[in-house]
Amino acid sequence: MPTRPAEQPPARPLRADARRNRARLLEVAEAVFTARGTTVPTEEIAREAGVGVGTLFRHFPTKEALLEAVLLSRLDRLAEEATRLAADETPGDAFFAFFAQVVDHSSTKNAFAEALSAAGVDVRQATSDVGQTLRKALASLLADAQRAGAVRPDLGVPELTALLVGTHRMMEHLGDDSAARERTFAVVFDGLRPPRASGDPKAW
Amino acid sequence: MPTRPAEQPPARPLRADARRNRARLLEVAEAVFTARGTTVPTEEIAREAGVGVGTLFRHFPTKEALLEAVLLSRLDRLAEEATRLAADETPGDAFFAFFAQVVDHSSTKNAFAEALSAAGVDVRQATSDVGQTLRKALASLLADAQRAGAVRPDLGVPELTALLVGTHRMMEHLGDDSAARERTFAVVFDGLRPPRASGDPKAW
DNA sequence: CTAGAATCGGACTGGCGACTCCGAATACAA
DNA sequence: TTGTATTCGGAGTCGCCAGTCCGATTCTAG
Repeated sequence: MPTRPAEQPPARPLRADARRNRARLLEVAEAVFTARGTTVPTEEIAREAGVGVGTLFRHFPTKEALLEAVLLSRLDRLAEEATRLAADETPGDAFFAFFAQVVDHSSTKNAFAEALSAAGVDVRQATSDVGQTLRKALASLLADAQRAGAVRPDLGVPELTALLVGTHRMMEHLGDDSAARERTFAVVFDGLRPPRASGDPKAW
Repeated sequence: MPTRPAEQPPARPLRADARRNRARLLEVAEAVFTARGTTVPTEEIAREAGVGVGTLFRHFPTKEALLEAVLLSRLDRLAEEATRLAADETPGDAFFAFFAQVVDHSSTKNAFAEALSAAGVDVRQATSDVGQTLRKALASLLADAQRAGAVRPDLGVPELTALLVGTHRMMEHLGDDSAARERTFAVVFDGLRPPRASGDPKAW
């Protein structure tokens, strides 16, 4: 029926100021949400970005949409990082470096996921594009590390994700006590290593 | 100046219906918050408890106060459980059983802590009475398990708390996939055991 | 430079939810 | 049973915040 399937971004290339504003909004939103939680009034973000609420809502028709956009951009960066590490490091090092980095990222990726799903968004769906990429990157990071004997072989991506999220939360909980953070980290890392049993006495 | 320090519960023993209502509210609140998150309108809880909002707000002058009360009652039960296990089981078993139980408790203790601190409550303060008790129970559970060689010796109560909270979140994240839950659990549990090094080949 | 399309800004609206208030209902002491 | 202190109930208030609307402003094609 419709001449156009009704979902095509008409390829109209967004005016210069608009593009700028959109970018700025995303940037500011991430900072503000991270620093003060996802409950900050939308208006705050607009103000902080030097923009009217109207503008914000034109770019992101819903607070939820904004949240989602921020989340996606983060996941995107994570996927990149995973890929980069996989290329530059030893499988084991890459894996643990990535793990440490994700978990340290001093903030609230969790709160985002929560806010989203609380708002009734199907995160798995929303995440699917970028999420797919991330999941692939994670899968290969994990598989390589397992093949190299650095990580116990019985784990899959779902477990890894859970471990990332949960460990992240542990760090949040511990705040600044870096000694405690390290000890807690050690628990998880040690648990991630393959159980000593079969003979394969690597560096790990 | 004041004849009475202004903070004494005047020991007036609360009318029977009032006591009943209060209890019912706490019970219902825990169930509802757990099932549907801490954002449910206060009125919902009143209705579910078969009570007017007015009543609810007399007993708990603030939504936050209600949340806090629920949280405290939970912590209280946890402390009891810890003590019970410590008495009935082997140090190692007690520790791991407690850990598993806290973490499994299919719900949202986290969300509570979050909601509270988001609301600007000093959780450590609010928690201090019951929290003190809990912390003591945890401390002895942990110390015993460590003394028995079941748990690595470099952990303290803060680390343990973080591990509990974080692992809890992992389970939340994994939902119903019990196989994945177990594998993830295994990571943490293995990490909690003392690193194989010095000779002390116990059952653990 | 100019027309006119695209974008901006922020006052305004609507709805929701925490909390109040007070007449009605209830418990309990005497 | 009755008087009264206590508690209940829920309609109503108030503030907050997501999202709308449209005149003013800015961009850009020609």
